Amino acid sequence: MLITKKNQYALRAIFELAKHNGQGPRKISEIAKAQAIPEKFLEVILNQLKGSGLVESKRGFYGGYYLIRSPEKITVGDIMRFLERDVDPIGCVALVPETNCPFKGDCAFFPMWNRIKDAIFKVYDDTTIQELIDNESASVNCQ
Amino acid sequence: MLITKKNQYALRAIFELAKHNGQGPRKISEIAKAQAIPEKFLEVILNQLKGSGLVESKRGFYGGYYLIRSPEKITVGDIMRFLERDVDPIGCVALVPETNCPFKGDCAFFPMWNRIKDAIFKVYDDTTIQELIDNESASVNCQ
DNA sequence: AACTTCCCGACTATTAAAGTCGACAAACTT
DNA sequence: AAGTTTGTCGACTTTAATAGTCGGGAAGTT
Repeated sequence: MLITKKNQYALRAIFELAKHNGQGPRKISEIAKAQAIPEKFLEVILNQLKGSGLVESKRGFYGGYYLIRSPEKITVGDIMRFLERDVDPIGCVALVPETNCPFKGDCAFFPMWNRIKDAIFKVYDDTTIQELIDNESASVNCQ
Repeated sequence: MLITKKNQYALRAIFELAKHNGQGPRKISEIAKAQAIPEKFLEVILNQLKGSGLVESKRGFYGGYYLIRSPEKITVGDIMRFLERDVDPIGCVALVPETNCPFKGDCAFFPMWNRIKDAIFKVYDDTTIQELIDNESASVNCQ
């Protein structure tokens, strides 16, 4: 029961871009350092995120990644929904990875998994990247 | 982003016991067959569940497992919380498995993960095993 | 005593996630 | 134009957790 590191990294990467929004492209290496993400892995992730319509990139000396939508208009839900494409198509609800469920059409748990999914996405959809920035060090925290 | 099979099996096992509550012990092999769970694996799971105070077992010919709390008083939350002991102690919120998080005390995402966790457990705690039984074939379902 | 069922520790298998490598392509600098 | 910087891309390796198995033993039942 978890959020994958990849998804966490993706969120953090966009968060980092948002913090420096409007200051021109930000290099993978900078993002990686700032957000404690393995650089080569981040490369893969950011590249994938280009498909989401949230970020764009530029090569060369002054190259890097930048947002193409403003942080107030990007929700965590936008990002998670995009990433889930990898995981989703299979399971009942995308939360429960059941390839060929033996209970098709008569699963007592299905409605609950759906409610869980909805509850999660309600939070995701209600959280913008800008909010995360605004509340950053106003938070009580990990351990 | 998922619910482990083990947890799903645990839920189904208790669900199955609940369906036959009051009819004496139910054998591992019966539960396994009814709920499409690998028998040997189920052995491990049920044995572990004895620690939860929800089930008890009996050996010998008329042996098997049975509930020691009535299905209306068992919530999905009770079960999930118990199982999570394996996973939890480490991560920030038990949802996010971060052993030694580089953002301790200053994690912009922490409050959101907490809200997610709360949202999930609100559903879990609000769902009793008896309800699952009652709504069983009243449900629209998987694929 | 014979049989059935749970018990339990150790073991193996499988899979997804996590992370890496190296050659290449675009953009800028001088 | 040459050289440097940075993103691109596909294939690959590693890791760790989950999933599942085995076989002998212990407790009941008849």
